Amino acid sequence: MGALVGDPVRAGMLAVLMDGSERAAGELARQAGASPQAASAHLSLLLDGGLLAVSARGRHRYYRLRDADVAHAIETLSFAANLAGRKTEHLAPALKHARRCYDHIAGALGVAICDSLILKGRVIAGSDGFAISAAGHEWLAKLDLSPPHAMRRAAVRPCLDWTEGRPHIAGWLGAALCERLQTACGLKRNSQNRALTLTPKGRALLGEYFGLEWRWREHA
Amino acid sequence: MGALVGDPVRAGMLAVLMDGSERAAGELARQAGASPQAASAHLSLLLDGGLLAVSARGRHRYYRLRDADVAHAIETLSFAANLAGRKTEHLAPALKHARRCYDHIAGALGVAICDSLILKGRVIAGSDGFAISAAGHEWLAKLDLSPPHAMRRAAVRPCLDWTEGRPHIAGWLGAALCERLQTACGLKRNSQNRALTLTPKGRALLGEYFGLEWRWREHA
DNA sequence: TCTTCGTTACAGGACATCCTGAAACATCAC
DNA sequence: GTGATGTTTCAGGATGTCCTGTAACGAAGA
Repeated sequence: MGALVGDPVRAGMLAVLMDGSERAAGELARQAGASPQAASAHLSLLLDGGLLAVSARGRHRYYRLRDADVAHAIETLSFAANLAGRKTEHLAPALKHARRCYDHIAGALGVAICDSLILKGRVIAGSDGFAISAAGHEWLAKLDLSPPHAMRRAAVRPCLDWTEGRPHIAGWLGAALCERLQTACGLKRNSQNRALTLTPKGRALLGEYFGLEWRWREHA
Repeated sequence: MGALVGDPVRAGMLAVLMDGSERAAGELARQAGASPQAASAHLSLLLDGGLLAVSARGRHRYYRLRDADVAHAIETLSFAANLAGRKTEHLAPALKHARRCYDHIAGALGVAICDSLILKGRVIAGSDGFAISAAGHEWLAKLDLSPPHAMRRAAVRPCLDWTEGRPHIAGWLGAALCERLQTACGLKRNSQNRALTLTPKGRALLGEYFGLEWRWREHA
């Protein structure tokens, strides 16, 4: 298993897919800098390893992370590798600022949102994970974001942010917030990498939703 | 880096050293099931990789994890691999019950102690980690366990338990509690693996210190 | 239908990894 | 000093991984 993610080509593919998108085999090959044949072999390994899922449409085969659990595992793994290994200095600042982690927001922005939700008592941080408080449910209802009654995944879950070293919001809530900010044109996805760009409108929404005065600068 | 821990022999060595002990090269070779020459090569790699430290005494060379940070990274890594990979069914129940994680207590017991400390307000669980509360410092003083004034490592830190999937207590406090329970003969170390055995006296101390009625059974 | 494109499958060779055997070095016991 | 033990180093060979051809398969487009 460690060997699966240890290969640089496969690691690159997984990094690209960590935004929750699905990509064709050829595109993954280009992004990871490998030939189509080599990429196909790597993708087969990842598929057998249970990390990816695939769906064929037309003459393309689109690969994606199998589910949110796999994404969570990879994010945690990155954090652990980060602890023992190198620094994140070389990383694009945009990625450290805000990025997609499967289907929710990660990076400094994701952690800030998480902090706000806990500070305002909308999410309770227990030792066994997170939970949505009564006040939180009220707040969600006002935003027309009440969780569905039957839900397979956890309503809210902490996900260890590997650039910040602190949790951000995952689970249903994380996905819902991320989707809301995107449909409201507050966040724009970068099609090349996992980065998310905050629009002026998004800045206003952060204040409205979370009471955040968002000013980000990279601390050296 | 992923390749370092991916090799089964090296993984075995690291697993043995995760109890914070230091072991001679030959002993590690036996435990990992490798020849002395092969083991020496693996240990060199781990040393170069910054995961191990070594100290020569006599004709032995004793290897140990470099520091608590490395141990923390490996514990988190195990958790991540666990998330994506196989189950822990095959594990010795004693290890799931209580074990050393570098210098503090992990496993079901470690998580239970962590829960108790938070429930009683002695440790505050924030989104940015743990902290010792005023009440906690009072409680520690009564136990004659006040933290030293100048301390390099964090006073208390959550460490993701890879068998329980929830945090246990690490940092200075984790080490102090673990040492206290051992010197009071409440916990006995197994010299073969990382397991910790709870003595009757230890059971009493759990009640005295943490208000825990400790009865453990493996839940299938 | 025929061609083109995306993808996969199967050979081959290059390369790295891992182990074993022999040997050197250091320390301890006698 | 001599021998035994623990550890490392070096050379060799086996094994496995990874990549590049070449070729096959399927779907889309002319």
